[in-house]
Amino acid sequence: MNFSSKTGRKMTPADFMAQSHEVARTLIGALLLVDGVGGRIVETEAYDRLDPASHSFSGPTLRNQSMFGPPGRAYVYRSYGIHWCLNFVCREEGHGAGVLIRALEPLLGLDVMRKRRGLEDVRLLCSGPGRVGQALGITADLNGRRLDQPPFQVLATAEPVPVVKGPRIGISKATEVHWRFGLAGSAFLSQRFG
DNA sequence: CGAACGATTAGCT
DNA sequence: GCTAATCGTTCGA
Repeated sequence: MNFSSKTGRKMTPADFMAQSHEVARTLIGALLLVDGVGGRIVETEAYDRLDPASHSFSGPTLRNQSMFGPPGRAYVYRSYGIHWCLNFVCREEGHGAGVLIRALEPLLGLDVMRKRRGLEDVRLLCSGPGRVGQALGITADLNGRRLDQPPFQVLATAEPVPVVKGPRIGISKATEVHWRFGLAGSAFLSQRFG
């Protein structure tokens, strides 16, 4: 296998026991695979229990219950009735914090992702949270699943990478909170950073 | 029970 | 840049 970035050790639940914005920054450059398909994480956003823009802000509900479960697991939700979006649950159990995976640099399983997405352009395979969900085959049955067990693989970056940050995308509340993180200069971001 | 609203995307002007 | 698509969740009456 030819990774274009160096891959580090497997991430465990302990890696997710931290503030969501710290985890979101740490995840930039990590490798994310689902059944061997995926790539390097180049864009994330953090959401927190005390954050009006977060699904967890108003407390546990049927939809967000995995956000209040153990860290190091997936929180999957349906967006706009159309898209599946993937989050990594973090901080301590019961807190309701998570990190939205917004974009990947596609590295493995390109043909699978092209078929699922119905297009060729690598730049459009995983450049957006809904696109990531479609390309990786994310569905509700991955909700609450551990990130350190199949079908997930999450490997931390071996070396530090340059990270940029800015306001989160597509929200109407807490727009002043700069909890969107990206790999500096990446061609695979969903949008440019201001 | 009805209505409004999304942590979005694709397609068209 | 603008808007339709599409449906589960949330909130007010």
